[in-house]
Amino acid sequence: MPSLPSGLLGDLDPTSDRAVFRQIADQLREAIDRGRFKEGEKLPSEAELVEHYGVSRMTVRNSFSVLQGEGLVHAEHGKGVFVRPRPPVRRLASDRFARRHREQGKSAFIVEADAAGSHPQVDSLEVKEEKASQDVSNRLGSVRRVLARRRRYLLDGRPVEFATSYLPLDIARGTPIAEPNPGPGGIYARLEELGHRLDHFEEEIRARMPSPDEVRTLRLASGVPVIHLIRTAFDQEGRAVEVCDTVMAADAYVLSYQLPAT
Amino acid sequence: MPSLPSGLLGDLDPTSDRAVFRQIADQLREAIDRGRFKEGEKLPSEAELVEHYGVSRMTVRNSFSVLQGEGLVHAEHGKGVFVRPRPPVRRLASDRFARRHREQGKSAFIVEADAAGSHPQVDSLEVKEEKASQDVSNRLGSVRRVLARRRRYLLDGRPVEFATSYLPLDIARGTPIAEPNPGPGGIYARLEELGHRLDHFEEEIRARMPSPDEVRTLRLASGVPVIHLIRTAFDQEGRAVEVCDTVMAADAYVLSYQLPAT
DNA sequence: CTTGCCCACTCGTCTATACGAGTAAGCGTG
DNA sequence: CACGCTTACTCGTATAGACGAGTGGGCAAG
Repeated sequence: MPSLPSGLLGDLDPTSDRAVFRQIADQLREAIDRGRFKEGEKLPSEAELVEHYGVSRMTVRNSFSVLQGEGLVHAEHGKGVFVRPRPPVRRLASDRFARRHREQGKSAFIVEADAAGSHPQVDSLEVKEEKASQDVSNRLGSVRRVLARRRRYLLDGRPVEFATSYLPLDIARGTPIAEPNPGPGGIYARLEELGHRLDHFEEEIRARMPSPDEVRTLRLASGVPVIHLIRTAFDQEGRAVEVCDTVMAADAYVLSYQLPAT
Repeated sequence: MPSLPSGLLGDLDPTSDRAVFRQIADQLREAIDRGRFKEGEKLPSEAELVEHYGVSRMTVRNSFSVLQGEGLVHAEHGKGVFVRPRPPVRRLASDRFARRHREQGKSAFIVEADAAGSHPQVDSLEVKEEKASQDVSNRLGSVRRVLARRRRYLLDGRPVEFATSYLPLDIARGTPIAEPNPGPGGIYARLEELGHRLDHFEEEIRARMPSPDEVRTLRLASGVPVIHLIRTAFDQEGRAVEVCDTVMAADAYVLSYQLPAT
Protein backbone atom coordinates (compact mmCIF):
# COMPACT_ATOMS: atom_id res chain seq x y z
CA MET A 1 0.00 0.00 0.00
CA PRO A 2 1.33 3.43 -0.95
CA SER A 3 1.79 5.53 2.15
CA LEU A 4 0.27 8.96 2.46
CA PRO A 5 2.25 12.00 1.30
CA SER A 6 3.62 13.43 4.53
CA GLY A 7 2.45 16.88 5.53
CA LEU A 8 -0.94 16.45 3.92
CA LEU A 9 -2.54 15.48 7.20
CA GLY A 10 -1.29 16.07 10.72
CA ASP A 11 -1.05 13.83 13.74
CA LEU A 12 -3.47 13.08 16.51
CA ASP A 13 -3.29 14.81 19.84
CA PRO A 14 -3.58 12.02 22.41
CA THR A 15 -3.94 14.54 25.25
CA SER A 16 -6.96 16.17 23.63
CA ASP A 17 -10.46 15.61 24.95
CA ARG A 18 -11.70 15.56 21.42
CA ALA A 19 -12.57 12.08 20.19
CA VAL A 20 -10.10 10.58 17.77
CA PHE A 21 -12.63 10.23 14.97
CA ARG A 22 -13.49 13.90 15.38
CA GLN A 23 -9.87 14.93 15.22
CA ILE A 24 -9.47 12.97 12.00
CA ALA A 25 -12.67 14.49 10.60
CA ASP A 26 -11.39 17.95 11.59
CA GLN A 27 -8.12 17.43 9.74
CA LEU A 28 -9.83 16.14 6.63
CA ARG A 29 -12.35 18.98 6.73
CA GLU A 30 -9.62 21.54 7.06
CA ALA A 31 -7.65 19.99 4.23
CA ILE A 32 -10.75 20.16 2.04
CA ASP A 33 -11.49 23.75 3.05
CA ARG A 34 -7.92 24.74 2.25
CA GLY A 35 -8.28 23.20 -1.16
CA ARG A 36 -5.72 20.46 -0.51
CA PHE A 37 -8.37 18.12 -1.80
CA LYS A 38 -10.30 19.62 -4.64
CA GLU A 39 -13.88 19.07 -5.74
CA GLY A 40 -14.44 15.58 -7.03
CA GLU A 41 -11.02 14.51 -5.88
CA LYS A 42 -10.49 11.24 -4.04
CA LEU A 43 -9.60 11.32 -0.37
CA PRO A 44 -7.10 8.84 1.08
CA SER A 45 -8.63 5.39 1.37
CA GLU A 46 -9.76 3.99 4.67
CA ALA A 47 -6.75 1.67 4.73
CA GLU A 48 -4.33 4.55 4.15
CA LEU A 49 -5.83 6.56 6.98
CA VAL A 50 -5.81 3.53 9.26
CA GLU A 51 -2.08 3.28 8.64
CA HIS A 52 -1.40 7.01 8.84
CA TYR A 53 -3.16 7.53 12.14
CA GLY A 54 -2.64 4.10 13.63
CA VAL A 55 -6.30 3.63 14.45
CA SER A 56 -8.82 0.97 13.61
CA ARG A 57 -10.86 1.03 10.47
CA MET A 58 -14.16 1.72 12.24
CA THR A 59 -12.67 4.90 13.66
CA VAL A 60 -11.74 6.11 10.21
CA ARG A 61 -15.16 5.20 8.88
CA ASN A 62 -16.70 7.13 11.74
CA SER A 63 -14.74 10.20 10.64
CA PHE A 64 -15.98 9.80 7.10
CA SER A 65 -19.55 9.50 8.28
CA VAL A 66 -19.20 12.82 10.10
CA LEU A 67 -18.07 14.49 6.89
CA GLN A 68 -20.82 12.77 4.93
CA GLY A 69 -23.38 14.12 7.35
CA GLU A 70 -22.00 17.58 6.72
CA GLY A 71 -22.44 17.05 3.01
CA LEU A 72 -18.73 17.52 2.40
CA VAL A 73 -17.87 14.13 0.93
CA HIS A 74 -19.59 11.10 -0.53
CA ALA A 75 -18.43 7.50 -0.75
CA GLU A 76 -18.60 5.34 -3.84
CA HIS A 77 -18.54 1.63 -3.29
CA GLY A 78 -15.47 0.06 -4.81
CA LYS A 79 -13.94 3.40 -5.77
CA GLY A 80 -13.28 5.62 -2.79
CA VAL A 81 -14.44 8.64 -0.89
CA PHE A 82 -14.62 11.87 -2.84
CA VAL A 83 -15.01 15.54 -2.13
CA ARG A 84 -18.56 16.29 -3.13
CA PRO A 85 -18.59 18.62 -6.11
CA ARG A 86 -20.88 21.61 -5.90
CA PRO A 87 -23.37 21.20 -8.70
CA PRO A 88 -24.38 24.14 -10.82
CA VAL A 89 -27.19 25.90 -9.04
CA ARG A 90 -30.47 26.96 -10.49
CA ARG A 91 -31.48 30.43 -9.45
CA LEU A 92 -35.17 31.01 -8.98
CA ALA A 93 -36.03 34.67 -9.17
CA SER A 94 -39.17 36.07 -7.68
CA ASP A 95 -40.37 37.31 -11.08
CA ARG A 96 -40.20 33.84 -12.59
CA PHE A 97 -43.97 33.71 -12.92
CA ALA A 98 -44.35 37.13 -14.45
CA ARG A 99 -46.66 37.16 -17.45
CA ARG A 100 -43.91 38.23 -19.79
CA HIS A 101 -42.09 34.95 -19.14
CA ARG A 102 -45.20 33.07 -20.15
CA GLU A 103 -45.35 34.00 -23.80
CA GLN A 104 -43.09 31.33 -25.20
CA GLY A 105 -44.05 27.80 -26.13
CA LYS A 106 -41.63 26.01 -23.89
CA SER A 107 -41.79 25.76 -20.13
CA ALA A 108 -39.78 28.15 -18.00
CA PHE A 109 -37.62 25.28 -16.80
CA ILE A 110 -36.61 24.26 -20.31
CA VAL A 111 -35.96 27.78 -21.55
CA GLU A 112 -33.88 28.68 -18.55
CA ALA A 113 -31.82 25.49 -18.57
CA ASP A 114 -31.11 25.81 -22.28
CA ALA A 115 -29.92 29.34 -21.70
CA ALA A 116 -27.62 28.13 -18.94
CA GLY A 117 -26.15 25.51 -21.26
CA SER A 118 -27.45 22.50 -19.40
CA HIS A 119 -29.61 19.68 -20.65
CA PRO A 120 -33.09 19.78 -19.10
CA GLN A 121 -35.58 16.94 -18.87
CA VAL A 122 -38.99 16.48 -17.34
CA ASP A 123 -40.28 13.03 -16.46
CA SER A 124 -42.56 11.06 -14.12
CA LEU A 125 -45.41 12.99 -15.56
CA GLU A 126 -48.64 11.97 -13.91
CA VAL A 127 -51.96 13.73 -14.12
CA LYS A 128 -54.89 12.39 -12.17
CA GLU A 129 -57.81 13.23 -9.99
CA GLU A 130 -57.46 12.37 -6.33
CA LYS A 131 -58.59 13.13 -2.83
CA ALA A 132 -57.13 16.34 -1.47
CA SER A 133 -54.92 16.08 1.59
CA GLN A 134 -56.06 18.07 4.59
CA ASP A 135 -53.37 20.67 4.00
CA VAL A 136 -54.11 21.10 0.31
CA SER A 137 -57.81 21.26 1.02
CA ASN A 138 -57.26 24.02 3.56
CA ARG A 139 -55.16 26.03 1.17
CA LEU A 140 -57.59 25.66 -1.72
CA GLY A 141 -60.58 26.49 0.44
CA SER A 142 -62.13 23.19 1.49
CA VAL A 143 -62.19 21.24 -1.71
CA ARG A 144 -62.51 17.47 -1.41
CA ARG A 145 -61.06 16.24 -4.66
CA VAL A 146 -58.40 17.83 -6.83
CA LEU A 147 -56.54 17.42 -10.07
CA ALA A 148 -52.93 16.52 -9.27
CA ARG A 149 -50.14 17.13 -11.76
CA ARG A 150 -46.85 15.50 -10.78
CA ARG A 151 -43.55 15.89 -12.54
CA ARG A 152 -39.85 15.56 -11.89
CA TYR A 153 -37.25 17.94 -13.28
CA LEU A 154 -33.73 16.88 -14.24
CA LEU A 155 -30.66 18.87 -15.21
CA ASP A 156 -27.98 17.02 -17.15
CA GLY A 157 -29.53 13.76 -16.06
CA ARG A 158 -29.61 14.63 -12.39
CA PRO A 159 -33.02 14.97 -10.72
CA VAL A 160 -33.19 18.32 -8.96
CA GLU A 161 -36.85 18.90 -8.21
CA PHE A 162 -40.10 17.07 -7.75
CA ALA A 163 -43.30 19.04 -7.94
CA THR A 164 -47.02 18.43 -7.64
CA SER A 165 -49.66 20.95 -8.60
CA TYR A 166 -53.14 20.64 -7.13
CA LEU A 167 -56.13 22.33 -8.74
CA PRO A 168 -59.82 22.33 -7.82
CA LEU A 169 -61.76 20.02 -10.13
CA ASP A 170 -64.32 22.67 -11.00
CA ILE A 171 -61.56 24.71 -12.56
CA ALA A 172 -59.36 22.09 -14.16
CA ARG A 173 -61.54 19.16 -15.21
CA GLY A 174 -61.99 18.84 -18.94
CA THR A 175 -59.57 21.66 -19.74
CA PRO A 176 -56.07 21.52 -21.23
CA ILE A 177 -54.85 21.69 -17.62
CA ALA A 178 -55.93 18.08 -17.26
CA GLU A 179 -53.78 17.09 -20.24
CA PRO A 180 -50.19 15.87 -19.76
CA ASN A 181 -49.00 18.80 -21.85
CA PRO A 182 -51.08 21.86 -21.03
CA GLY A 183 -49.61 23.86 -23.92
CA PRO A 184 -47.52 27.05 -24.25
CA GLY A 185 -47.12 29.09 -21.10
CA GLY A 186 -48.07 26.18 -18.88
CA ILE A 187 -51.04 25.91 -16.59
CA TYR A 188 -50.83 29.54 -15.48
CA ALA A 189 -51.47 30.66 -19.04
CA ARG A 190 -54.41 28.24 -19.26
CA LEU A 191 -55.82 29.43 -15.95
CA GLU A 192 -55.85 32.99 -17.22
CA GLU A 193 -57.52 31.92 -20.47
CA LEU A 194 -60.18 30.25 -18.39
CA GLY A 195 -60.94 33.55 -16.75
CA HIS A 196 -58.90 33.16 -13.60
CA ARG A 197 -56.68 36.18 -13.95
CA LEU A 198 -53.83 35.68 -11.55
CA ASP A 199 -53.29 38.27 -8.88
CA HIS A 200 -50.47 37.05 -6.69
CA PHE A 201 -48.65 34.02 -5.34
CA GLU A 202 -47.81 33.02 -1.81
CA GLU A 203 -44.76 30.89 -1.22
CA GLU A 204 -43.89 29.06 1.98
CA ILE A 205 -40.36 27.81 2.34
CA ARG A 206 -38.97 25.20 4.68
CA ALA A 207 -35.72 23.26 4.73
CA ARG A 208 -35.30 19.80 6.22
CA MET A 209 -33.60 16.48 5.67
CA PRO A 210 -35.23 14.35 2.98
CA SER A 211 -37.41 11.33 3.64
CA PRO A 212 -36.14 8.01 2.25
CA ASP A 213 -38.65 8.44 -0.57
CA GLU A 214 -37.22 11.80 -1.49
CA VAL A 215 -33.69 10.43 -1.32
CA ARG A 216 -34.70 7.88 -3.94
CA THR A 217 -36.68 10.20 -6.19
CA LEU A 218 -34.06 12.93 -6.22
CA ARG A 219 -31.09 10.55 -5.93
CA LEU A 220 -29.79 12.66 -3.10
CA ALA A 221 -26.37 12.18 -1.61
CA SER A 222 -26.30 11.96 2.16
CA GLY A 223 -25.84 15.32 3.79
CA VAL A 224 -27.97 17.14 1.24
CA PRO A 225 -31.13 18.74 2.65
CA VAL A 226 -34.21 19.58 0.64
CA ILE A 227 -36.00 22.85 0.22
CA HIS A 228 -39.72 22.37 0.53
CA LEU A 229 -41.68 25.10 -1.20
CA ILE A 230 -45.45 25.39 -1.18
CA ARG A 231 -46.86 27.94 -3.56
CA THR A 232 -50.47 29.04 -3.68
CA ALA A 233 -51.74 30.99 -6.67
CA PHE A 234 -54.60 33.46 -6.14
CA ASP A 235 -56.80 34.95 -8.82
CA GLN A 236 -58.16 38.45 -8.76
CA GLU A 237 -61.28 37.37 -6.93
CA GLY A 238 -58.97 36.26 -4.14
CA ARG A 239 -59.65 32.60 -4.75
CA ALA A 240 -56.83 30.07 -4.41
CA VAL A 241 -56.73 28.39 -7.80
CA GLU A 242 -53.62 26.26 -7.49
CA VAL A 243 -51.33 24.83 -4.83
CA CYS A 244 -47.91 23.67 -5.98
CA ASP A 245 -45.88 21.51 -3.64
CA THR A 246 -42.22 21.38 -4.61
CA VAL A 247 -39.30 19.50 -3.13
CA MET A 248 -35.90 20.61 -4.37
CA ALA A 249 -32.39 19.26 -3.86
CA ALA A 250 -31.01 22.06 -1.73
CA ASP A 251 -27.56 21.93 -3.28
CA ALA A 252 -29.00 22.70 -6.69
CA TYR A 253 -30.95 25.83 -5.86
CA VAL A 254 -30.73 29.40 -4.76
CA LEU A 255 -34.04 31.17 -4.31
CA SER A 256 -34.12 34.87 -4.80
CA TYR A 257 -36.89 37.25 -3.79
CA GLN A 258 -37.45 40.91 -4.18
CA LEU A 259 -39.41 42.66 -1.44
CA PRO A 260 -40.76 46.18 -1.55
CA ALA A 261 -39.74 48.36 1.41
CA THR A 262 -43.26 49.77 1.44
CA MET B 1 -33.47 -5.82 31.52
CA PRO B 2 -37.16 -5.35 30.72
CA SER B 3 -37.95 -6.90 27.37
CA LEU B 4 -39.65 -4.94 24.63
CA PRO B 5 -43.45 -4.93 24.43
CA SER B 6 -44.18 -7.43 21.69
CA GLY B 7 -45.86 -6.12 18.57
CA LEU B 8 -44.25 -2.73 18.85
CA LEU B 9 -41.52 -3.65 16.42
CA GLY B 10 -41.46 -6.44 13.89
CA ASP B 11 -38.84 -9.02 13.01
CA LEU B 12 -36.00 -8.97 10.55
CA ASP B 13 -36.29 -10.50 7.12
CA PRO B 14 -33.10 -12.55 6.72
CA THR B 15 -33.87 -13.16 3.03
CA SER B 16 -34.05 -9.48 2.26
CA ASP B 17 -31.27 -7.71 0.41
CA ARG B 18 -31.78 -4.75 2.65
CA ALA B 19 -29.07 -4.41 5.26
CA VAL B 20 -30.08 -5.33 8.77
CA PHE B 21 -29.38 -1.88 10.20
CA ARG B 22 -31.58 -0.39 7.47
CA GLN B 23 -34.40 -2.79 8.28
CA ILE B 24 -34.20 -1.79 11.91
CA ALA B 25 -34.11 1.89 10.99
CA ASP B 26 -37.12 1.33 8.71
CA GLN B 27 -39.12 -0.26 11.49
CA LEU B 28 -38.26 2.47 13.96
CA ARG B 29 -39.05 5.15 11.40
CA GLU B 30 -42.38 3.62 10.62
CA ALA B 31 -43.23 3.29 14.30
CA ILE B 32 -42.42 6.96 14.76
CA ASP B 33 -44.43 7.96 11.70
CA ARG B 34 -47.40 5.98 12.96
CA GLY B 35 -47.19 7.76 16.27
CA ARG B 36 -46.26 4.65 18.23
CA PHE B 37 -43.45 6.75 19.61
CA LYS B 38 -44.53 10.29 20.20
CA GLU B 39 -42.55 13.50 20.12
CA GLY B 40 -40.02 13.67 22.90
CA GLU B 41 -40.67 10.06 23.83
CA LYS B 42 -37.81 7.66 24.50
CA LEU B 43 -37.08 4.90 22.02
CA PRO B 44 -36.05 1.45 23.23
CA SER B 45 -32.47 1.47 24.47
CA GLU B 46 -29.64 0.03 22.42
CA ALA B 47 -29.48 -2.97 24.74
CA GLU B 48 -33.19 -3.66 24.35
CA LEU B 49 -32.96 -3.55 20.57
CA VAL B 50 -29.87 -5.75 20.63
CA GLU B 51 -31.90 -8.32 22.52
CA HIS B 52 -35.07 -7.89 20.46
CA TYR B 53 -33.40 -8.28 17.09
CA GLY B 54 -30.54 -10.53 18.13
CA VAL B 55 -27.91 -8.31 16.53
CA SER B 56 -24.79 -6.66 17.81
CA ARG B 57 -24.79 -3.29 19.43
CA MET B 58 -22.94 -1.56 16.60
CA THR B 59 -25.69 -2.61 14.22
CA VAL B 60 -28.31 -0.99 16.41
CA ARG B 61 -26.20 2.12 16.74
CA ASN B 62 -25.88 2.22 12.98
CA SER B 63 -29.68 2.22 12.71
CA PHE B 64 -29.90 5.09 15.15
CA SER B 65 -27.34 7.06 13.21
CA VAL B 66 -29.46 6.70 10.09
CA LEU B 67 -32.45 8.17 11.90
CA GLN B 68 -30.30 10.90 13.40
CA GLY B 69 -29.12 11.86 9.95
CA GLU B 70 -32.74 12.18 8.92
CA GLY B 71 -33.35 14.48 11.85
CA LEU B 72 -35.95 12.12 13.29
CA VAL B 73 -34.32 11.33 16.62
CA HIS B 74 -31.57 12.59 18.87
CA ALA B 75 -29.50 10.81 21.48
CA GLU B 76 -28.83 12.07 24.98
CA HIS B 77 -25.82 10.66 26.73
CA GLY B 78 -26.82 8.71 29.80
CA LYS B 79 -30.52 9.06 29.12
CA GLY B 80 -31.57 7.47 25.87
CA VAL B 81 -32.60 8.14 22.30
CA PHE B 82 -35.63 10.33 21.83
CA VAL B 83 -38.00 11.28 19.06
CA ARG B 84 -36.98 14.80 18.18
CA PRO B 85 -39.76 17.21 19.05
CA ARG B 86 -40.73 19.73 16.40
CA PRO B 87 -40.00 23.10 17.89
CA PRO B 88 -42.41 25.95 17.44
CA VAL B 89 -41.59 27.62 14.17
CA ARG B 90 -41.11 31.25 13.56
CA ARG B 91 -42.87 32.49 10.46
CA LEU B 92 -41.12 35.22 8.55
CA ALA B 93 -43.53 37.07 6.31
CA SER B 94 -42.37 39.06 3.33
CA ASP B 95 -43.79 42.28 4.78
CA ARG B 96 -41.73 41.97 7.95
CA PHE B 97 -39.68 45.02 6.99
CA ALA B 98 -42.60 47.21 6.09
CA ARG B 99 -42.36 50.69 7.55
CA ARG B 100 -45.48 50.24 9.61
CA HIS B 101 -43.74 47.49 11.60
CA ARG B 102 -40.95 49.89 12.38
CA GLU B 103 -42.77 52.40 14.54
CA GLN B 104 -42.44 50.69 17.88
CA GLY B 105 -39.55 50.90 20.27
CA LYS B 106 -38.74 47.22 20.40
CA SER B 107 -37.19 45.14 17.66
CA ALA B 108 -39.40 43.11 15.37
CA PHE B 109 -38.00 39.89 16.81
CA ILE B 110 -38.95 40.82 20.38
CA VAL B 111 -42.41 42.08 19.51
CA GLU B 112 -43.23 39.05 17.43
CA ALA B 113 -41.96 36.52 19.97
CA ASP B 114 -43.85 38.20 22.79
CA ALA B 115 -47.00 38.03 20.73
CA ALA B 116 -46.40 34.32 20.13
CA GLY B 117 -46.01 33.75 23.85
CA SER B 118 -42.36 32.76 23.76
CA HIS B 119 -39.46 34.28 25.59
CA PRO B 120 -37.09 36.09 23.21
CA GLN B 121 -33.48 37.02 23.82
CA VAL B 122 -30.72 38.63 21.81
CA ASP B 123 -27.08 38.08 22.70
CA SER B 124 -23.55 37.88 21.30
CA LEU B 125 -23.98 41.43 20.31
CA GLU B 126 -20.87 42.70 18.57
CA VAL B 127 -20.45 45.88 16.60
CA LYS B 128 -17.15 46.63 14.95
CA GLU B 129 -15.44 47.85 11.85
CA GLU B 130 -13.73 45.25 9.73
CA LYS B 131 -12.53 44.34 6.28
CA ALA B 132 -15.33 43.40 3.92
CA SER B 133 -15.29 39.89 2.51
CA GLN B 134 -15.18 39.64 -1.25
CA ASP B 135 -18.84 38.69 -1.39
CA VAL B 136 -20.03 41.49 0.87
CA SER B 137 -17.87 43.97 -1.00
CA ASN B 138 -19.44 42.90 -4.29
CA ARG B 139 -22.92 43.27 -2.94
CA LEU B 140 -22.29 46.66 -1.38
CA GLY B 141 -20.57 47.98 -4.47
CA SER B 142 -16.83 47.59 -3.90
CA VAL B 143 -16.38 48.88 -0.41
CA ARG B 144 -13.23 47.82 1.42
CA ARG B 145 -14.17 48.22 5.03
CA VAL B 146 -17.57 47.88 6.64
CA LEU B 147 -19.37 48.19 9.93
CA ALA B 148 -20.39 44.71 11.05
CA ARG B 149 -23.24 44.17 13.50
CA ARG B 150 -23.45 40.60 14.80
CA ARG B 151 -26.16 39.21 17.04
CA ARG B 152 -27.71 35.90 17.98
CA TYR B 153 -31.43 35.41 18.53
CA LEU B 154 -32.87 32.94 21.02
CA LEU B 155 -36.42 31.74 21.66
CA ASP B 156 -37.13 30.24 25.06
CA GLY B 157 -33.42 29.84 25.58
CA ARG B 158 -32.80 28.07 22.33
CA PRO B 159 -30.61 29.81 19.73
CA VAL B 160 -32.48 29.96 16.45
CA GLU B 161 -30.68 32.48 14.31
CA PHE B 162 -27.33 34.17 13.93
CA ALA B 163 -27.15 37.30 11.85
CA THR B 164 -24.54 39.79 10.73
CA SER B 165 -25.35 43.11 9.11
CA TYR B 166 -22.71 44.85 7.03
CA LEU B 167 -22.92 48.56 6.27
CA PRO B 168 -20.58 50.85 4.34
CA LEU B 169 -18.52 52.99 6.73
CA ASP B 170 -19.42 56.24 5.00
CA ILE B 171 -23.03 55.60 5.93
CA ALA B 172 -22.77 54.08 9.37
CA ARG B 173 -19.68 55.45 11.10
CA GLY B 174 -20.43 57.84 13.92
CA THR B 175 -24.19 57.29 13.72
CA PRO B 176 -26.53 55.41 16.09
CA ILE B 177 -26.10 52.47 13.71
CA ALA B 178 -22.62 52.02 15.14
CA GLU B 179 -24.05 51.78 18.66
CA PRO B 180 -24.92 48.40 20.20
CA ASN B 181 -28.51 49.55 20.50
CA PRO B 182 -29.44 51.59 17.44
CA GLY B 183 -32.75 52.70 18.93
CA PRO B 184 -36.43 52.26 18.09
CA GLY B 185 -37.18 50.73 14.71
CA GLY B 186 -33.68 49.34 14.36
CA ILE B 187 -31.07 50.22 11.81
CA TYR B 188 -33.59 50.51 8.97
CA ALA B 189 -35.31 53.36 10.80
CA ARG B 190 -31.90 55.01 11.35
CA LEU B 191 -30.93 54.57 7.71
CA GLU B 192 -34.08 56.38 6.63
CA GLU B 193 -33.44 59.19 9.09
CA LEU B 194 -29.98 59.53 7.61
CA GLY B 195 -31.54 60.17 4.24
CA HIS B 196 -31.31 56.69 2.78
CA ARG B 197 -34.95 56.09 2.07
CA LEU B 198 -35.33 52.37 1.52
CA ASP B 199 -36.72 51.21 -1.78
CA HIS B 200 -36.60 47.44 -1.77
CA PHE B 201 -34.82 44.36 -0.43
CA GLU B 202 -33.33 41.40 -2.22
CA GLU B 203 -33.16 38.08 -0.43
CA GLU B 204 -31.15 35.06 -1.49
CA ILE B 205 -32.01 31.78 0.15
CA ARG B 206 -29.98 28.61 0.36
CA ALA B 207 -30.26 25.52 2.53
CA ARG B 208 -27.35 23.32 3.52
CA MET B 209 -25.93 21.35 6.40
CA PRO B 210 -24.32 23.51 9.08
CA SER B 211 -20.59 23.93 9.57
CA PRO B 212 -19.21 22.76 12.93
CA ASP B 213 -19.11 26.44 13.96
CA GLU B 214 -22.79 26.84 13.20
CA VAL B 215 -23.61 23.64 15.06
CA ARG B 216 -21.99 25.15 18.12
CA THR B 217 -23.44 28.64 17.83
CA LEU B 218 -26.98 27.44 17.16
CA ARG B 219 -26.68 24.30 19.34
CA LEU B 220 -28.04 22.31 16.43
CA ALA B 221 -29.05 18.69 16.75
CA SER B 222 -27.64 16.43 14.07
CA GLY B 223 -29.91 16.15 11.08
CA VAL B 224 -31.00 19.77 11.23
CA PRO B 225 -30.01 21.85 8.21
CA VAL B 226 -29.65 25.60 8.19
CA ILE B 227 -31.32 28.19 6.04
CA HIS B 228 -28.81 30.72 4.83
CA LEU B 229 -30.41 34.01 3.90
CA ILE B 230 -28.55 36.97 2.45
CA ARG B 231 -30.54 40.17 2.29
CA THR B 232 -29.45 43.33 0.54
CA ALA B 233 -31.24 46.60 1.22
CA PHE B 234 -31.38 49.20 -1.52
CA ASP B 235 -32.21 52.87 -1.11
CA GLN B 236 -34.14 54.93 -3.59
CA GLU B 237 -30.97 55.94 -5.40
CA GLY B 238 -30.47 52.25 -6.09
CA ARG B 239 -27.50 52.02 -3.78
CA ALA B 240 -26.99 48.92 -1.64
CA VAL B 241 -26.90 50.28 1.90
CA GLU B 242 -26.86 47.08 3.92
CA VAL B 243 -26.13 43.40 3.52
CA CYS B 244 -27.50 41.09 6.19
CA ASP B 245 -26.18 37.55 6.35
CA THR B 246 -28.41 35.29 8.39
CA VAL B 247 -28.08 31.64 9.35
CA MET B 248 -31.21 30.07 10.79
CA ALA B 249 -31.92 26.69 12.36
CA ALA B 250 -34.10 25.24 9.63
CA ASP B 251 -36.42 23.44 12.04
CA ALA B 252 -37.37 26.71 13.66
CA TYR B 253 -38.42 28.66 10.58
CA VAL B 254 -40.90 28.93 7.80
CA LEU B 255 -40.28 31.71 5.34
CA SER B 256 -43.23 33.16 3.57
CA TYR B 257 -43.21 35.40 0.52
CA GLN B 258 -45.82 37.15 -1.45
CA LEU B 259 -45.17 37.62 -5.16
CA PRO B 260 -47.14 39.75 -7.55
CA ALA B 261 -48.38 37.91 -10.65
CA THR B 262 -47.53 41.00 -12.69
C1' DC C 1 -34.58 14.47 56.86
C1' DT C 2 -30.53 15.50 54.15
C1' DT C 3 -26.32 14.49 52.23
C1' DG C 4 -23.34 11.81 49.68
C1' DC C 5 -22.04 7.53 47.70
C1' DC C 6 -22.87 3.58 44.89
C1' DC C 7 -24.83 1.20 41.28
C1' DA C 8 -27.45 0.21 37.29
C1' DC C 9 -28.52 1.83 33.03
C1' DT C 10 -27.69 4.77 29.27
C1' DC C 11 -24.99 6.29 25.17
C1' DG C 12 -19.89 7.39 23.43
C1' DT C 13 -15.59 5.75 21.76
C1' DC C 14 -12.41 2.43 20.11
C1' DT C 15 -10.27 -2.07 18.84
C1' DA C 16 -9.90 -6.28 16.10
C1' DT C 17 -11.74 -9.28 12.89
C1' DA C 18 -14.42 -11.28 9.22
C1' DC C 19 -16.73 -11.62 5.00
C1' DG C 20 -19.35 -9.48 1.07
C1' DA C 21 -19.55 -6.79 -3.03
C1' DG C 22 -18.40 -3.16 -6.53
C1' DT C 23 -14.47 -1.49 -9.58
C1' DA C 24 -10.79 -1.44 -12.60
C1' DA C 25 -6.74 -3.01 -14.45
C1' DG C 26 -3.82 -6.68 -15.95
C1' DC C 27 -3.19 -10.93 -18.09
C1' DG C 28 -3.95 -14.98 -20.55
C1' DT C 29 -6.65 -17.47 -23.78
C1' DG C 30 -9.13 -18.08 -27.85
C1' DC D 1 -7.50 -8.10 -31.22
C1' DA D 2 -11.39 -9.21 -28.12
C1' DC D 3 -13.17 -11.48 -24.44
C1' DG D 4 -13.30 -13.26 -19.86
C1' DC D 5 -10.98 -14.39 -15.69
C1' DT D 6 -8.19 -13.22 -11.79
C1' DT D 7 -6.60 -10.14 -8.55
C1' DA D 8 -5.99 -6.22 -5.77
C1' DC D 9 -8.07 -2.47 -3.96
C1' DT D 10 -12.13 -0.05 -2.58
C1' DC D 11 -16.16 0.61 0.63
C1' DG D 12 -20.36 -1.99 3.08
C1' DT D 13 -21.99 -4.81 6.71
C1' DA D 14 -21.76 -7.24 10.91
C1' DT D 15 -19.80 -9.41 15.20
C1' DA D 16 -17.78 -9.34 19.96
C1' DG D 17 -15.65 -7.09 23.34
C1' DA D 18 -13.74 -3.36 26.22
C1' DC D 19 -13.71 0.83 28.73
C1' DG D 20 -15.42 5.64 29.54
C1' DA D 21 -18.77 8.94 31.01
C1' DG D 22 -23.38 11.09 31.94
C1' DT D 23 -27.80 10.25 34.58
C1' DG D 24 -30.79 9.13 38.11
C1' DG D 25 -32.53 6.30 41.72
C1' DG D 26 -31.79 3.94 45.98
C1' DC D 27 -29.55 3.32 50.10
C1' DA D 28 -26.74 4.22 54.03
C1' DA D 29 -24.52 7.36 57.03
C1' DG D 30 -24.73 11.52 59.37
